[in-house]
Amino acid sequence: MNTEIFLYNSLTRRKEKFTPIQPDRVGIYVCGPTVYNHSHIGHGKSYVSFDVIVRFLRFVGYKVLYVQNITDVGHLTDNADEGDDKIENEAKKEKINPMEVVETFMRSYFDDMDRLGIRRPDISPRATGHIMEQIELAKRLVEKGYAYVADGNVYFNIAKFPEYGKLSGRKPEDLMAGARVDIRSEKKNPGDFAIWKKAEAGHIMRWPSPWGDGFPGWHLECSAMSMKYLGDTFDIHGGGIDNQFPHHECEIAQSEAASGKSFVRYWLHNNMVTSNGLKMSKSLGNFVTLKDAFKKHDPITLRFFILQSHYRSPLDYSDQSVEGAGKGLERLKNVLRQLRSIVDKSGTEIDFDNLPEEPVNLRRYFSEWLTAMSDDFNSPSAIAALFEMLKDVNSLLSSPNPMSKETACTIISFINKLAGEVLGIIPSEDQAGNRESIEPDLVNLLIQLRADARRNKNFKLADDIRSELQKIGVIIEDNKDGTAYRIVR
RNA sequence: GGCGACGUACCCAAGUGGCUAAGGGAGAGGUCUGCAAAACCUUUAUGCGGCGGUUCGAAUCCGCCCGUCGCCUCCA
Repeated sequence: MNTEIFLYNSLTRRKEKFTPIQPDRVGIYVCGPTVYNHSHIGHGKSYVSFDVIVRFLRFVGYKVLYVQNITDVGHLTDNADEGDDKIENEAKKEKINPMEVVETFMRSYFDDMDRLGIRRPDISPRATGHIMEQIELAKRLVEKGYAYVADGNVYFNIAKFPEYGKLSGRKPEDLMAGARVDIRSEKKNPGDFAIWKKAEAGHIMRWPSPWGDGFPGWHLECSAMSMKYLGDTFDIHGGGIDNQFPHHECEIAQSEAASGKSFVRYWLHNNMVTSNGLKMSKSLGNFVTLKDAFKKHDPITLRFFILQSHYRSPLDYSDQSVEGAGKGLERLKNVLRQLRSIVDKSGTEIDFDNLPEEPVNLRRYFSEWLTAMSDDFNSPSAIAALFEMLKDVNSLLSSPNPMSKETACTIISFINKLAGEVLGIIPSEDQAGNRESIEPDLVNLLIQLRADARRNKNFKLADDIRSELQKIGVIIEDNKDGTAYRIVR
């Protein structure tokens, strides 16, 4: 597909035309979770956003390699390279091995992401699986004079890297002027950050290194693993805006100092999920886990809710807002269901370069959708284009002229592709049907009985059947072609 | 204190110089219906936090003010 994509690059603070290093390939790295706890809605927003970005890049024809790490060591509880390792901390609390903590919450993470309809990254490298690469990187930085050893710790010397601060727009002097108090006197500059940490006695997660037993600093893994799988310079690096500083700034410093090359061409940062206007975060304790949210809301509805705002805008989470989104999404599902009742087969190929303008102007709506998505992945605007199309389709469906099977089929494919395959906001075909179940037959039997009752003007019985079915989540609707049902829950 | 972002209808939310300010939810009226539901039609911001300025023209650019948030310390 011939389309130009523009994206907002945090590094230049402007929208830029996207030009990958290789014409048809895109390498993208997104900072993954630290797996010491269940994921919350903020994680959901971040990974849904990047999932859609990757899906869209693939849709327009790029071969994408998507790498997203799992942090399972080195992430400390406190500021300025102090405090305990978060994983180890949790392990001690539960009296289990740190790797059990990792395994538990990594599975939990993938399970939540699967439910949100997020396609798994192509590579999910773990920090503990790349200790060698991290030590090699640290060694190179020491050899080149960018890092120094102090009491078994290795620190990056930010004074040796004049570009430190270029991503976040900060100067080391400003940082020092802040309230931050540095207690590590062994650092040459207060802003120096740990690449490798010495393991004190009693520290469980430890690996031998040229500087003694220790473990990698948090920032190091992303540099080591992204460059290993995507090369010294790659196209896109994504993550939460809260990681822009210091995490991503440190990644740039380490990577560029080591390789002597430019690290990342486009930096993408998603904004935060707030709750009552305040950032949802583990440390504030005001977060809603995805597992809890799923008890109230359908995961795909949550995904739709997330995509109804732009990835760079903050999103305030409330049950009321998600429910509103859910009703909107129902409209999309209703249309699909009606179309499917016209034809039972679907999934025909559709030529996006040659779309019909009649009876529904798919050419125009696709153009609007594509323009929105190409403009810094503007999913809310793209969704608006789809809803405008729905209005036309519904108009046609409620008009006396029936829609041809061919038209219905084309529209189904259109929706499946744009709303399903790219945005991921409608359940896939196999989830929607093909279920080995007697449930449809049973419901249809009840609908038949109710039809008989209605014919005999026994509306009491007919209404009872309808309301009892509703109680167990089956909604009955009488249309002019008969009675349809849908399942809500 | 430093850096950055945002403030659009009852709610959510696009739009960043120029036709009538997208879309969703909610509300109101109507059509259809045994009644519902769904759907359709009509409708709800001479207005985009406030005040100035630039311009033929601004929600959109500039300045000031008010308010909210993020980062500067772990967080997607």
